[in-house]
Amino acid sequence: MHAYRTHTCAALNQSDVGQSVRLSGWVHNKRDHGGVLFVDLRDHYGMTQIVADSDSPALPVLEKLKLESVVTIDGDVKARAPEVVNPNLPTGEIEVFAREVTIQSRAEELPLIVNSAEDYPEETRLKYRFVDLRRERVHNNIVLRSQVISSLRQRMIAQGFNEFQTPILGASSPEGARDYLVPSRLHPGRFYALPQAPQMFKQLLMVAGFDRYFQIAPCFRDEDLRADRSPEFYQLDFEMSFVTQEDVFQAIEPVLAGVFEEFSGGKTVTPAGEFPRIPYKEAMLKYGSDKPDLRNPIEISDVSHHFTSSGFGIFEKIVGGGGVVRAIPAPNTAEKSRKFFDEMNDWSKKEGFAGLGYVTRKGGEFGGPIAKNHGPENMAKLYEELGLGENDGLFFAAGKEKDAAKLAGAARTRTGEILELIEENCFKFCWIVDFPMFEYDEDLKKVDFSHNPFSMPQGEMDALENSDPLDILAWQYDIVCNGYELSSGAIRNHRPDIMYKAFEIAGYTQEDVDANFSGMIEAFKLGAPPHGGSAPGIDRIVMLLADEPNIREVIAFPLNQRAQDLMMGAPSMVSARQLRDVHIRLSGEAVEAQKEASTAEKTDMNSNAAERDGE
RNA sequence: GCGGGUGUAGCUCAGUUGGUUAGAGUAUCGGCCUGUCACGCCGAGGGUCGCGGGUUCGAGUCCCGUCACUCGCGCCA
Repeated sequence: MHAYRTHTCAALNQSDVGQSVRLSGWVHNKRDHGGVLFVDLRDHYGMTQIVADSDSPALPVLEKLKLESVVTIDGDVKARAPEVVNPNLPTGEIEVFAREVTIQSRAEELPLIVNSAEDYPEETRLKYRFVDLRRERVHNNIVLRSQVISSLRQRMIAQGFNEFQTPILGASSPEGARDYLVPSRLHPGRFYALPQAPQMFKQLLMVAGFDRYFQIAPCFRDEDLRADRSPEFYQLDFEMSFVTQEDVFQAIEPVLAGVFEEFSGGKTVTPAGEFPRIPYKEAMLKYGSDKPDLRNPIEISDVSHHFTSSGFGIFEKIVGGGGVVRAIPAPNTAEKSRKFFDEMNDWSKKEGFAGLGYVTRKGGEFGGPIAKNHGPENMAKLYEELGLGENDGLFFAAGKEKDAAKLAGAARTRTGEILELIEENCFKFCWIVDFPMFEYDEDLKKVDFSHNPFSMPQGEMDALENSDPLDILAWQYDIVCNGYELSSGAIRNHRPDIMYKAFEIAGYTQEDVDANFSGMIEAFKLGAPPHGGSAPGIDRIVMLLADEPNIREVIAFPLNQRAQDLMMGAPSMVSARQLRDVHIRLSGEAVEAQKEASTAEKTDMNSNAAERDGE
């Protein structure tokens, strides 16, 4: 007989009755009736009820054992009487009568309870993540993640993509996010940077002639966190040679749609080949965002032209000064109180916006200060143009175009949520395309790249030479699903002459480009195929499929919101010797911070030890 | 860096207008219990009310500061 088990805890059923078996697992729960004891024995696969009565030598042992201890049970499979069958358990028709028990590992008192759905503070969960990961929901999330990654791999390989690894210790490059740096021991004063993405390497793989590359690529960005943003994350990074934007779309849509259909649990998914393509400019107008949630039916309209002359002076002034007015419908809000509209305005101010105007409409009757000043006839005209009904309210976001669009977008989301208009049980994909190549940087008072400097401008050299830079679009595209940016990609600029020209427009000389991107420029001078790709974020994909609001719920060992590993204690202090090795001397400020942290930690550890010792 | 929320027993939470010894559930420990599956019943231990100031006869409660966690803004091509 195997040392630990003949079956897993999900394996036994009616057909095994009468067998002698050996099971191993965690003591998930106990129900002690004095003369008879029930133990739910749990492993990765499932749960089996163990029974011991006064005839069994296992009874006194199991009685004393704390939950989450690990045991091996020798026993006999018995059919449960019909009235005590548990229909909620796959093994619910049987139970194992324990003849013997071996304690493999004795658990002490637990910081969190595995057999409960109760929510624990994230701090506790992360500190004891190995316990937290035993809990059903997170355990399932991590398994789902594994399955999603496996499916993505298979789908990419089936399409002729080859998986390659790229370096983790790379060179820092000036643009983009803040790098995580690794000091070099062999080269005093020099640093490696962890990849923000294997961008350059995948392009170089195309130059090297590999044609179709992908990788489940770890990426690192030293920026502040969000619910959907971790400093280390994974992308399905891919790149293809001799392709147009259309080819990239056709390659990745079936992969994403396929994976979502496979794991969505019955939710509908935008079919491959039918992802809507929304130009950036249209997205900013209609949704006030470059990552619109298409489950929300509300669409924003520009109504500036209605207010060029209006009794409502504020809007007239804004439009006269080059600003815009955007309208966000609030359908069927005739029954909503004034409080609803006022609270939206309060909310917008709290969010740091200028404020949200509104018009109410009840049975065709307009209400609110804007309607009063603008006049009912003018309002009716506006409503007709927007196709709004007799009981639809309307919010207004006014100001500089960028600010108004952003406010309108936030208001659209909030209105959709409050009015419960967000369609459930679906994944709605879209492409955002035609991103502008350049934008005017108000702070630096100059034209700069608006996205990725290595994207090919639409119209290529001709556009760069003959168009207003701010009108030039890029072959740059995002995939968005339910309001989350899943992926960013581009057809790359593989032509050194066009590259130099693009950088020139953004105010960089040829020397600047050579100094910072020499590797890639050199490569492009030695025979480079046209190429492009993208990189869907795996954590976000799993987060959506697991229906979790937070990326940490689908990462086995996530960093917390301040980028710390509460379990292992990263980032940690290192010895003076280690610092010497890598030629690093700490600033006075850093030493001071260390001292403070050190004192705090010692106190903390002492108190923990005292608790354990029962003081 | 800025703003919001939270912080009371190991854990989840309650705690009235500022007023006696800060409560409940759960976990832990002890006792009882032969069909439970969130088993049940009886009992016990367990508190720096995040921390530091202040106001007050009196602060978990009010004020100021600070820390931690979290959500958002900035940031993230």
